[in-house]
Amino acid sequence: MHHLNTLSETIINLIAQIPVGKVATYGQIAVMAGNPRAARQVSRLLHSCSKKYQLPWHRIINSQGKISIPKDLPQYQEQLNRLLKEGVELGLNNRIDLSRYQWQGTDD
DNA sequence: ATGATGACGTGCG
DNA sequence: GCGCACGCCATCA
Repeated sequence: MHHLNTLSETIINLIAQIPVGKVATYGQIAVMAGNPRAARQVSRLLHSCSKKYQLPWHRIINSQGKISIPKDLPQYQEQLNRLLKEGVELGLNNRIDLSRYQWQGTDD
């Protein structure tokens, strides 16, 4: 841990709160953290802090409802498998139905 | 200091 | 619906 600014801490805390079987988008977390322009920081934090804080990184997808990792990378399958195991399914075009699976934040 | 990079987002054609 | 340009910004070379 060491010196995480409040934005990073907030982002990490939010990600950690996403319930099993729900997903959130990068931009959504950024907005909830109070900085709509921090979507890329959410991505960076997933890279750098997922292991350390045991974050449910697989529950973060892009605003299109898709897994952001290129399909030809093994990590794509890993994220997909983790989501499937939680009951999150892909619809047409490998898209996740946000109206059904998106974390609303009010309950957790 | 400068330029490139990226598990992003939005707008437009 | 898809691709592309552009905006954004911490991190890196």
